[in-house]
Amino acid sequence: MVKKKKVSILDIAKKLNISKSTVSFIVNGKARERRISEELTEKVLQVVKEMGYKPNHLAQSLATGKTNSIGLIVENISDSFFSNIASLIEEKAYNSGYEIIYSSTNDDVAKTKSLLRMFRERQVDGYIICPPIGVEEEIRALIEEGTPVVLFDRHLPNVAADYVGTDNQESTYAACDFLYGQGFRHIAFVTLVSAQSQMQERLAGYQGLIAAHGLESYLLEIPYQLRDTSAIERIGAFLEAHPGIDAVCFATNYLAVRGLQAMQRLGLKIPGDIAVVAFDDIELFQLYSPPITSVAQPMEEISNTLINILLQQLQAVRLGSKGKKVIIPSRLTIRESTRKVST
Amino acid sequence: MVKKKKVSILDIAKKLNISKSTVSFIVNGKARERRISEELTEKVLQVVKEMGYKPNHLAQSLATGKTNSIGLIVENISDSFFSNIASLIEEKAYNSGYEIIYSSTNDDVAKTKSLLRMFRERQVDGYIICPPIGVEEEIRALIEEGTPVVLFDRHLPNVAADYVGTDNQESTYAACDFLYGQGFRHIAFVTLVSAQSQMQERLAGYQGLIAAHGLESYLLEIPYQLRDTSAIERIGAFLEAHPGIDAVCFATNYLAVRGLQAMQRLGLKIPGDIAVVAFDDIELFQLYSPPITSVAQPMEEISNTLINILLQQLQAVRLGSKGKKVIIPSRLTIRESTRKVST
DNA sequence: ACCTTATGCTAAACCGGTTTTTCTTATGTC
DNA sequence: GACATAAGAAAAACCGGTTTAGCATAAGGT
Repeated sequence: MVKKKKVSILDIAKKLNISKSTVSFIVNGKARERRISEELTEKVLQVVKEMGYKPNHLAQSLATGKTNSIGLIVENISDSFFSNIASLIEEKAYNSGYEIIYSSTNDDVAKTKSLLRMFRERQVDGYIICPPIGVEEEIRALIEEGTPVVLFDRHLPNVAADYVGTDNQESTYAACDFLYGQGFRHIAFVTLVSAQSQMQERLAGYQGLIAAHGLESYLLEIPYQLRDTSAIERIGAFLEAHPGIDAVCFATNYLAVRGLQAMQRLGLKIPGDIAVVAFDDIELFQLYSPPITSVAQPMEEISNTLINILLQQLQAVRLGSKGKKVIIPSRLTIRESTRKVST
Repeated sequence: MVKKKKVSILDIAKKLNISKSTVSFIVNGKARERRISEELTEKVLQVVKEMGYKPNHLAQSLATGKTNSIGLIVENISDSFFSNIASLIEEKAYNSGYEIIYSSTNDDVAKTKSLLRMFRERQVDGYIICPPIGVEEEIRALIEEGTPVVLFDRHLPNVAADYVGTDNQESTYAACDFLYGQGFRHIAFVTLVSAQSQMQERLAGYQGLIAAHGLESYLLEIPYQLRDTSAIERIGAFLEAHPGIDAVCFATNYLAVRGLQAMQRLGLKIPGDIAVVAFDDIELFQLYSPPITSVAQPMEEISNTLINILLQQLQAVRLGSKGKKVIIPSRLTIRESTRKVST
């Protein structure tokens, strides 16, 4: 139970009566480059192995200024979309020698600021951020410092950061247009009260379709705080208040889940009484009865793009990010919930 | 775009023509204790604020040996169970000033060892680990070093680590017993080929019930590698091969999902043709049609217990963990899928 | 024989803090 | 007036590495 003292580079040096710089060079594979003899190199590596020397990462980071860690800031790690992204990013990062430090914002500005501060103090090498509105200053500051940053899911106006996201507006339009094509004419849109870019884009997609065909708009906006608790009642009340609605497009996966529960409670049959489309394809939608048509974001591609852009920035000779926006189109996965039932 | 130089403690000291130790004491609130004059204290804090000085966390960690970070090693962060635990733990940790570095093992021993090595080099202060079999040595080594460690979900034989888990055997027995009580007599158990403690315990729970009532055993064990890909076919074939089965207990949430898909394909009605119980309560089970009875692990309690035990170890004066096992009982959530249908 | 260059390694500064030790000066006590 | 003590702050060692500059010695060129 006694805390064994870890072997340091100095211990190795002393053991062989050489200087620690020599050990450092050898351990870092710079023996040849520094013209250190084969013989000594061998000996040092031998002792390193014997004594089980592992470099102290903190000391290394302090000296080099690189921590080999990436800060991943998501809205909520327990959300299927984010946990999948996290899983994919982690694997990629790990393969490139980076570790992930993650945290959930819950779209809380104060918490996010505090997280950014913590990450900054920890000197993470780069950031992958799903930003709430209100942290523009902080992110701009990071970028100006030359720190690699990529935003995803939503971007921030007036922040020239690299960004990876999906074609929210187009794919929402397409989803609603598909409903239209199936013959539905009273299409509702259930979304969050949110100024976030991705939500605004999705809303614009819906409104675009409404305008294009001169349909009546049925819009329900739910406050973020109520997305779990009372969303079911809200949606239920909304559907009861507008019995004419024959199809609903949900702007997020969790809203769709609440919506399905509301429909169950009201005894509405899908798609007979009402058709359903959801944004984000979660496992539930495939298994639900009936299976739910949804807009599937290509998570693997998004994750790959994110990590690639970040790694590129990390390697780059500080050119500063140019605010490159990469849009990865979503795919509409058509299932039973949008089948037109002959009346 | 020019990398602004961060202000260091030395910058502050120089500015005021004092020593950096004085600054350090003041910044760390030890001014009084170190008998530093009110006057100087004020001045220093003023300059600290003006220059926007933030201590370098790496340097602090190097000097103190504390990194204020916790390594969280789960099987797969994209699994709902683990991502929920992660989310809850992160929040708690954050409130105690700790950050989480996480990683998924995918039950790969080599990867886990490499992760443990990385975390160790990074000097994380403590570990929360869902361990695959095969890392006993490494974990024992951590504990012997005096590093705080808590295992969860499954424990390792011969590793005297603190552990938090659920009553796998009892709750599986209870789930199957509930099926028995509903009148089902041909109860199958679908599990993984796995020597992990939690899987063995669940299996034992099933076998206990079978033995208690002298029932016929229907056991299907699926290799971990096939849990996604071909599990549907496997389960389907199994059910077809044993048409007498009137109820199935699934040992994990994802096996249950595959099982439900298999049943869909075979056109089996739940619970009319076959009853279903699953381990772990995921959102899908509540919304599935019919809703699926499941064994719900109390995630919040598990997370709280985990972080509390770890924080306790972190504060403790190195007594070494005593291999305390905390078992938190699961709750059977009864839903439609296990209703006895009169024949 | 002398200068140059290559070889092989060491010394020392540095990264940015924490913490123990030491020093100076003022004050109080007998 | 001598001496102990306290106040206030500086100095220095340390954490464990990286990296630049430098110093011997040997080999090669003329």
